[in-house]
Amino acid sequence: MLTFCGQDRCLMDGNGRIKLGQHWLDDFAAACDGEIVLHCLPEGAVALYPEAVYGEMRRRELEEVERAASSFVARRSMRRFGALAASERITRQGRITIPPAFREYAALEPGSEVCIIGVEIGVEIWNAERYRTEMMTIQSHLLRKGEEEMTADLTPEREER
Amino acid sequence: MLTFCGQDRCLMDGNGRIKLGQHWLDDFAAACDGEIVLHCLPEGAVALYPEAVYGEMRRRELEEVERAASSFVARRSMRRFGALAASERITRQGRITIPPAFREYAALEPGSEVCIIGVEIGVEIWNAERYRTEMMTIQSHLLRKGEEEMTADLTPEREER
DNA sequence: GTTGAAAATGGAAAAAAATGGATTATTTTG
DNA sequence: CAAAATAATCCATTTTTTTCCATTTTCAAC
Repeated sequence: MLTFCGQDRCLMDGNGRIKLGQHWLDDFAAACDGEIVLHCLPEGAVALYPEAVYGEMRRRELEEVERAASSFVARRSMRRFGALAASERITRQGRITIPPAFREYAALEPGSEVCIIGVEIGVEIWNAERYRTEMMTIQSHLLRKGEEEMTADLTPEREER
Repeated sequence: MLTFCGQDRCLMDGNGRIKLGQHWLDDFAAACDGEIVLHCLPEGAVALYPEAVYGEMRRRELEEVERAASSFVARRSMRRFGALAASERITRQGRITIPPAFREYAALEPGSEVCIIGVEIGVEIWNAERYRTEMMTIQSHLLRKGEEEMTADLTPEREER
């Protein structure tokens, strides 16, 4: 059985809360007992990861920063991850509250329709319009890649110099 | 559970005091029992670190300075950290007072709105407008990185030389 | 040293916001 | 078409935030 796959649409209520569908709840219950991390992605959406998943991501990132470390870079990395991540718990009735700053970041208006997108390791909450654009970006990128693949198949392989 | 993560907005009162939200208070209580160090960052904000965290940062910085030591560099490092750091204690009702000189440094007007930003090892107090600019800097840097990643994905892999 | 003014501090009350639950409406399924 | 399940709205309660006030402390002048 696939976990964290599929997509939903639902309304964010007047207080910035989202009710997750039953299958998401099951996935989160299995993965982390409801302890999740909200994280704002550069793409302009809010990701919901099981705590352990986020911890692993963050660990890798930290290694990278240390390699490149100057104090400005290090502070900015911590600032971004600190400011744009938060622990939360799914409530007994399957709701999570998106903090006001995160709502603003991801253009999630209370009362508006949002997309809940499974991303295999968690879910993402998208502004509906932004999500449409994102999917078009992915699609056209793939098509372009396909074209290049076909071209490469025509061109005989040779040593690069 | 993540510590020192998330962000808040609140008003600095007429006497230059800030009320920290409950989750920050819990984090500080766990880390240092309320004994904190205020420190002005080059970015133009005031950081609040648990005493031990600041001590460790300072120790590392000093080692670095000594390795490169000329007396000018060493004196200036000590001058900067001496002048721009101060011990304080969170009051029983969860408030801290920002000293006037630090307020001026970070453009924190009494009566104005400030941002409280989690940075994983402590929090930072920002002038709201400055924070917006800082986050835009970080965001556009990341977006540029993303674009380059996507371009690289299109270009067929080849040996680097 | 004493008195007065100003500022800082601590606390409490009022206002606002967030939370949890329950009811109502809608959709889905048999 | 009916029943069940799901989703959305509403409301009461609790918590948090903000404002205000009283007390203490500090500094300065007499």
